[in-house]
Amino acid sequence: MAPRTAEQSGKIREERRSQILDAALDAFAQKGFHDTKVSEIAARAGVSQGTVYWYFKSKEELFQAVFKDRVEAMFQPIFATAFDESLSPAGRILGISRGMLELTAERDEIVFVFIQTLATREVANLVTYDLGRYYHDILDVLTPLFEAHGDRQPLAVAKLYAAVLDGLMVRHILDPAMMDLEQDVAEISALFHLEEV
Amino acid sequence: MAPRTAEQSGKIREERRSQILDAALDAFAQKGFHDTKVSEIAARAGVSQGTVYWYFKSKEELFQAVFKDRVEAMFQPIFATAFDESLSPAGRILGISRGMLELTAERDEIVFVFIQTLATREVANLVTYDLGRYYHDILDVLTPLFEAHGDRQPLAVAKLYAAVLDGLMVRHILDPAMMDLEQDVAEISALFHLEEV
Amino acid sequence: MAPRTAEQSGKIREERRSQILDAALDAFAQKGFHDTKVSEIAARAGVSQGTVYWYFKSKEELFQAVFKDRVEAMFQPIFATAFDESLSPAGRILGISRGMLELTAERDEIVFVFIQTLATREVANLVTYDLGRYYHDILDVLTPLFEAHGDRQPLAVAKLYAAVLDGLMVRHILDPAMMDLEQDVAEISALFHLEEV
Amino acid sequence: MAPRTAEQSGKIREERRSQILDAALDAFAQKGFHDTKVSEIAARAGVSQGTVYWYFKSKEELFQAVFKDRVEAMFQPIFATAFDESLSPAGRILGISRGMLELTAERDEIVFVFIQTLATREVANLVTYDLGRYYHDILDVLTPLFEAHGDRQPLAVAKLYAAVLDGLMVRHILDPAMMDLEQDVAEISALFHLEEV
DNA sequence: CATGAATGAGCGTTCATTCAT
DNA sequence: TATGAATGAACGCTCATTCAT
Repeated sequence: MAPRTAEQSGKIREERRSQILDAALDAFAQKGFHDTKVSEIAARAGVSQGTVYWYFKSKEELFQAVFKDRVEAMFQPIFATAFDESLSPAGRILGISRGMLELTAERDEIVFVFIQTLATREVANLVTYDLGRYYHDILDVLTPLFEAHGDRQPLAVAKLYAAVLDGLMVRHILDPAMMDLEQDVAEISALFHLEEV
Repeated sequence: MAPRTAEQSGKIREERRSQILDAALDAFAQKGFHDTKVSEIAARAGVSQGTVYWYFKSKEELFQAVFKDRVEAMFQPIFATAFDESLSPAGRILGISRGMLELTAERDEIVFVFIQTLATREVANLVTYDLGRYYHDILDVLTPLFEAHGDRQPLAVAKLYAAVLDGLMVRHILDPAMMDLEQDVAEISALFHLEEV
Repeated sequence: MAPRTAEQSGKIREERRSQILDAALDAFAQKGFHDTKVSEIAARAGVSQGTVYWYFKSKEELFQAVFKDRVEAMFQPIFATAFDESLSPAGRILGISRGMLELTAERDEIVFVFIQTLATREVANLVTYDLGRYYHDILDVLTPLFEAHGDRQPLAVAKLYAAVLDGLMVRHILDPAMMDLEQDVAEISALFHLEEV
Repeated sequence: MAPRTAEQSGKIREERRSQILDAALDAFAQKGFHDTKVSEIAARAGVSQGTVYWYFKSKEELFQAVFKDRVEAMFQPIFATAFDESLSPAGRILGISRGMLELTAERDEIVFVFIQTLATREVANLVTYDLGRYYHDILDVLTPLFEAHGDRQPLAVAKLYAAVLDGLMVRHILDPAMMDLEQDVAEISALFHLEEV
């Protein structure tokens, strides 16, 4: 057989990497960073331990990659809502809520990895940094929207709004039964005066 | 010489235990459960490793004890505010916010241990259970207060109110500079229509 | 009350010591030297750990004391049979068998401590020495008896005789059901031509 | 380079395993189960501690493997004598004695590991079970031979015969000088009337 | 590229022994 | 005498990481 072309091999590389990331996301979400063994991730991904290290320099780097390539990626489209010009400011703000809660309901691994990150202060400093950035980003996005929506203290309100979302996400980890997507969105809408007229 | 009396020995026991719990709370809060070595806790407490094990069966049990004896104890007085008859319902509700945010500002170890607990799903099941209970307790306390305060959907509002507090606490971990106690309380007051007339 | 007389206090001392030895014998026999904790022995004896060390310098010394004061004591009367002038040589030889097998059946702890001793080569050197002495003693006792009984090679026969007893004792540890005191004695009697005419 | 073939890797596995078992047999025989450190076994085998655990789940499992793969294997050929059709029943019976005593003389580690096993009642249950099985096996082998040889009570005689062997083996541990292979076999032969005509 | 055997630093835990009372 | 709290050396075991193939 002819040797693989660079393109093919790049593709395979990408697939392997992806397999490992998926396995890692699941594993980290289920048991947390420290209680997940690299060997477990390898087994889940159907590769050897050595292979994991071929694609990622260390367990920590793998965790960071999970955060960057999987967790952040899931938030992207939600943030995008904020710039959807077909919606009113209120619609955009609510869209973010809906997106976050949907994500939480459907892929609570993501939330759990989030918590993991909060919980590993020193180990995953880089990620923690990213996390901090996320918290500021969301405010940067929300504040102008609340301003456009007519709020007097847009930053302060944005802060509370973001806090509500975080709080609901955390709560869902502890008691998934507690979430009722539509009702929760409606309540948020009422609390922040976002009802469509 | 005669052996110590039961009373003396009970007192010493209590003191040692307390030393160790304090040391453990600090250590866990600073580095998280897994990155804290039992030997570190012992050193901080000024006792030998063996002594830690004389008072606690395992590192995990020690963690649980920290949660029960320290973390929960800090929340007690805050919850008590809810039953302070000298206050209006709104005053009681706001009292809880103020208490939570003060605690967060002054003793963020407590919050961090909270997060730790969330992050150790499988390992510390007992604590996770207690955590779930905490989340229900706070709703049980808030709901009647919002009802008395005149809210139509007291449970739903309580849920959001609790979420805001959790969200703010988590956020404080990531960026302590972001909290402004008085302003935050004022904003919460406004959002939930709790201003004193 | 008047202070204890020296005699009284000596008596108490002796009783405590005896309690501890009994507890130790049981414990060592049940779990072996290494798997028995000093704290367990203390608990069984109803005293504190410190007290065990008041009476015995170390765990090892305690084990040796068990051997000397309990195990050897049980063999004494059996050996005495060898000098019972009311019996024929054959009767004396058989008496030793009967004594050994009875002891094995009734107090297999003794045998087990024996085995323990064999198994702890380096730890309990002194005891091992005693054990070796026991093996020579029994030959010293048996050989003249077999000689008196008319055997040509009394030492060699004594060696096999002693081996049979040891073998049966060991076997009893593994399968107590296998021993049938009367039948076993009868068989030994036949094999070594010790039947009374 | 390509990874090792399954065959190569299987071979290496077998060799390493064997190295470790050999080292463990020596170590356990010299110092007993509890006084042997895993690190010692590793050092003797010329591998790291981790490697020991790559091949055996625990120290205890390693001990059991020593028993199964080394101790039992040494007894195999001795038992085989019992089925050597070129020999008379008496010859076969004596062959077992000779085999056992030779083994004892040449490889007293084996006997010592045996004793070790007897001494670890609760810890190594599986091995203890095997040991019990061994005791029954040897009777199953000996009884028909004594029957063929003309004994009236073949089971009872077999029991004593086995006991003699065990006793001599144990005795050898305590005083190796006491064994004289040829003479001992001759004495056994005489006692059990096994002399070749 | 990929494997999985090998490594060894590191940690939780135990327990004989000591010691203040 | 007796207690039981305190000690700390020691050990089994884990697991991230490396490396020969």
